[in-house]
Parts: sequence; C-alpha cells; structure tokens
Amino acid sequence: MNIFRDVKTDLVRTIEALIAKGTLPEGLDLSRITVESPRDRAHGDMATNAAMVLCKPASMKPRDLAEILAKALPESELIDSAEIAGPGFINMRLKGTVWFNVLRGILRLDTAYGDSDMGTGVKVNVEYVSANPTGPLHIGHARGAVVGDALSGLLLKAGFDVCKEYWVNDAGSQIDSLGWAVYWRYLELLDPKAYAITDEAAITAFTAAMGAPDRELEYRGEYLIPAAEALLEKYGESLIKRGEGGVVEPLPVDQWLGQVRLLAVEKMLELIRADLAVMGINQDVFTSERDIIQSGKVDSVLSYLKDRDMVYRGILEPPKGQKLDDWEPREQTLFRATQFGDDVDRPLQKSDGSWTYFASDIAYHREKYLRGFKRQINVWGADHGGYVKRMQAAVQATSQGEATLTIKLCQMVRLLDKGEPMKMSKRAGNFVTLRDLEEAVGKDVVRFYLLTRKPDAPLDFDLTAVKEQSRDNMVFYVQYAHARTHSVFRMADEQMPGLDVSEEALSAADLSALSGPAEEQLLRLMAEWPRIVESAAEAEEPHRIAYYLYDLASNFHSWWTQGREDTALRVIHPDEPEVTQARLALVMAVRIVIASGLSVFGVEPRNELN
RNA sequence: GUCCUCGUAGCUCAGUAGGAUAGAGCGCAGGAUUCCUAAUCCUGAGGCCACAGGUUCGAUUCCUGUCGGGGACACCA
Repeated sequence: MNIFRDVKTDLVRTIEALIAKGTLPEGLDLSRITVESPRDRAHGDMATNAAMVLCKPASMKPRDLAEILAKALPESELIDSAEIAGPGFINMRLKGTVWFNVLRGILRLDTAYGDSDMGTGVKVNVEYVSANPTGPLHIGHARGAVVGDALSGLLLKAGFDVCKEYWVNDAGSQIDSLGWAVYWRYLELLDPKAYAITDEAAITAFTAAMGAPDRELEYRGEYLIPAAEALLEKYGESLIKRGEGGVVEPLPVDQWLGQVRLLAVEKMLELIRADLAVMGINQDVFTSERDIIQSGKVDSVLSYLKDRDMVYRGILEPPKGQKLDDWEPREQTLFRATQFGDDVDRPLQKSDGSWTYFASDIAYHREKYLRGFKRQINVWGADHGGYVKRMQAAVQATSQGEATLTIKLCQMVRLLDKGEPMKMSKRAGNFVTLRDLEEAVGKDVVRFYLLTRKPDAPLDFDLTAVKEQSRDNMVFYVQYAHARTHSVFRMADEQMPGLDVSEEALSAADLSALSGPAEEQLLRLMAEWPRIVESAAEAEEPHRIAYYLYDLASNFHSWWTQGREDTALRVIHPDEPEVTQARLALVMAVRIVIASGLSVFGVEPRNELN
C-alpha cells in the first residue's frame, strides 16, 4: 500500500486518456513525473510536476498544459480537486476518505506496512564487519556492524533478496602474529614465571631463539588466554619440550605455528560471533580467506585476468607525498586497475611470491558474483578509502561489467563521556570492546544511536548523552512516543473497561473524529512511510529512517499534548466510545509505523519507560 | 603531489533520483503542569545552503574550478 504510487497511477491514467483522445500528443515520456506532498500544507495534499516535465515534448506552455490536466484530474478515483500554482505545479486535494483508508490499511498490515516490492527478485550481497579474527570486536567495528545490519534490514524491507556476509581474513600475516601471541600465552600457562607476558626481555630472547628477531608480540590482550587454554587442552605438552629439570622450552616454529594459528582463529571467531550476537547481528555467510586460497580460486581468477591481458609484470613508481625510507623498485605481478579508473596498477603478489590481500579479495568478490550477486555492497571503515577504486575495478574486470560494487565508508566514532574524549589503546589490550559498549548502554541504544547520522560523517558517541532522557536524544524520544501509545491504551482500559479495541473495531469506527489539522498531519506523515522506505533503500541510507521516526514521534507528541490544553482533543472520552475508538485507531497506527521502522534497525520498541 | 569525503542557523546535524517561502535539536528570550506520562508541548529571534562559473523553465541538490576541515596513498589487512 503506497498512496503516492496510487495517485501517480491515477495521474498517468488520466494523461494516457488525454493522449488517446488526441488532446495531448503521443510519445510523451511519463517516467519523470513525480508525485509528492508539497512542502506547504496550504498547497493541498499532493503536488505533481507533470506539466513542467511534459511541456517541452508536448510543445505547450507549462501553465496551459497544467490547465488541461487540472480539468481532467477530478474525474479520477482519488483526486477531489486540482489547481495550478507557481510555474506549473498542479496541487491536488484528495478525497477525504483516502486518508482514512490509509489508516485502516496500516492497522490491517501491522508492521508489514511499508514493505515494498521494489527489490523483488534482485539478489544483493551486503558484506560488513569483516574484522580480522585476532580479537574481540571493539568500538571501531561497531558502526560498520550496525550500519551494515540496518542496511540489510532496510533492503529486506524493500523486498530485496539479501545475503548478509562476513569475510574472514584468516590467511595474512596478522594471523601469524596471532599465532605467536597465543603460543606465548600457552608457554605462560605452562610456566608463568619464565614466560610472563610483561617480561619484555624474555619475549625478545624467545623471538631471537626462534629465528625471528624482528618479531614482536603484537597482541597481548587477556582474551588470548582462553585460546591458549584450548591449545593446552587439545595438544597438551606436545608443542613444547622439557629440558633439564623439567624446564619448559619452545619447539621450533614450524612445529607449532600451523596448529596454533588454526585453533586461535577458530577461538577468535567464536568470540567475534558471540560479540555480534550480543548486538543482535547474525550474518548468513562467513567466507574464509584460507578456503578461498586453498581451493585454488585465487589461481583461477588470476588466469582469468591473464587471459584478458589485465595482468602484467612491472615496477611501480614510488608513492608521492609520503616519505618511504625503505622504498626500492621491485618487479611485481600487477593488475591493470588504471584501465578501470584507479590511479595506479595494483600488486597481486608479494615479493616472496605469496598473494597479496587484494588478490584473495578479488577471488572472493568473483566468488560472490558467481553465486549470483550482481549487486554487492561492502561496508568499510574510512581508513580503507584508498582501497575503494581498486576493488570496484576488480569487480568490474572479473564480471564483464555485470556486477556492481558499492562501498559504504563509515567515518570514525569518537567515544566520549560527558563531552570528554575517552582514551584507548588496542596494543595494551584495554580498548573499549563492543561488549563493554553494549553493557554500558544496551544494544538498542547503540544500534539506534549509530544510525542517527549518515555514515560518511564522523560521529561522537557520548556514553552519558545517549542515555539522557530528553528531546535531543533521538533514541529516547522515539521510544518515548512508542511507550506513550501503549500508555494511552492502558489508560483507556482503565477508564473504559470493556471498550473494544480490536483491529476490527478500530477499523470499523467512524473516523471522522480525525479531521483536525493535527490528525491530518499525522495521517499524511504515516502515508509517506512506504515512500521513505523506498527512497532510503534506493539511496542505501538507513539513517533516513531514524529522522523519519523522529519526525513522526514529534508530531505524535505534539498532537497528544493538545489534549492537555483542550480536553475535547483528548484521545479518551468515556462518554463517547466512537470518538475514542477513532483516536485510538490513530494511536495504534503511530505505534505500528514506529515499530515497523525500528524493526528495520533491529531495535526493540519499548512499551514503557522507567 | 594524487584520490576520496565533508563544508547548510552561535553549536550539533537533517534535507537534495533538480522544484514553490531551506528544516530539527541544543543554546538564547518568553509561555503551558489540580489534566490520557511536563521524560512533553507552544511562541519568538537566528541563514548570500563555503566561493566562482556552467547545464535548465528552475540549482542548496548535477558538472567544472577555487578555498577550508578530515581521511587514504607500494611488497599490511
């Protein structure tokens, strides 16, 4: 149900009838016609630009054309009257019953109201989070996680066939680092004195003895201990040897790193999935980079590219604007990214012959294309901005231009408390985790708040402010409106026990009690909901939903408060059950639309606040 | 140096698949509470939509350039 679409259909039908009669010429392009609510209420219920869009091909003056249309329109089902304004806008008034039918439609559809079929049959892949499996998720991951999830929810509501996906980078050098760190923790478990995590000298001696003097222990958080314990449980002491007097001694690297890496990644992924679950995020597919490489998909995508002459051996220029002391010319396998709009060609192999991350990423994206996803969306942190063009180039190159990749870059979140920035250091292991954040303010607050700004603008997350119960906190304000709808029903039940408030009764009520300006305003706004869903989905911008809900909440609070000043405007009138039912129908519709919107965000509507 | 991104009220930000008089919150100045949740609402002041060109019936929105803030720039992911 989408009233804007209905009116446009009406309008188009009218124009077609005029063409058939010969009043208007044939061959007009009707696709640019829009129907929307005018900014100023006094202009009527809906406005269209039809006359202005069509005047040129029809070779008429806009106002003349508008006059013809305005005269013909009132014959339609929905439109009551039409008049011309400004340069050629046609302002239309709808029949009074139209809005009431919208309201009944909302009650009938419940939270399915706003569902669209714009995406029917279109497969979309949304990849988000994709954090390295080296530790728990922290606040830096939170925004991408929430934005990706809400975007998926939005596309789902718009009817798309959505696959939510996580790309697991379990093959790079960061996984080696993880392996080293977990192995150290394992040694620590066996001999806490000799292998203390705080003992820098011992760590240095250890890495030197292992033949990796440059190696540092990059990861030191306590979250590694359970992984080390799992290692101990699975392998016992088989990854070390006992020296004289039972002294714990490490084995050579090649005798433990492989096993440690594997188990460590498994444990870290468990951790991450649990973190995501706490935030209400459950992705459909986790694709492993190791699997992609081991199954030969990188090799095959490389020969695909070679066959099309998109790969060559060459030497890159040194990057400008940034001093690199250790830069030296190197011959590498390069992808011709410049053919697809990138700034330079990009390396696919490291100097030791192993694949770069980019190479496996190409294979992965081609894999998604082969699974049928011609529309792919990735949600990344803004620090990956330099990676966008090459990835899009690669997707284009490996799908004959059939697949499109759009990338949503999320800017930084600054964590504050009472306006003061909070310091954190990942290295020391005391960064703020996603779980900390959830425990501090709750999943729904985190989710909603991170969606109150467009992702490409930086965002301040103030632990105190997000819990504040005032109008400048969108999360609270919207939830309050929803809770208020419940409170009205509770009150109605107290004051008018036995009043039938079933959907049937509310729909059947005489809705003429809802013809005041504030009620009309609310109905109009709610009629826009399906449009909002479609335009937000089209733009891939979930934050628009937040602003819409805020607007709706504002109108609802305002309408509700009228009853304080004029008791005739209250919802509940014990001696007038018909009026009460009509107004309760409106309250119910507001509740439904808010709940429908919050469900896109994966946020639970609150029935009361305390 | 190149690329990306942002620039809208004192502050924090919406809006723009091109549309009529550009919106909200905070802050500021006032007002509403024996009453369905005042955790709210109402009124007011506050703007060359960074700047300059271009496209058109029409540009805050699209294009080009300038200025300013942020980010990214081999063999890390």
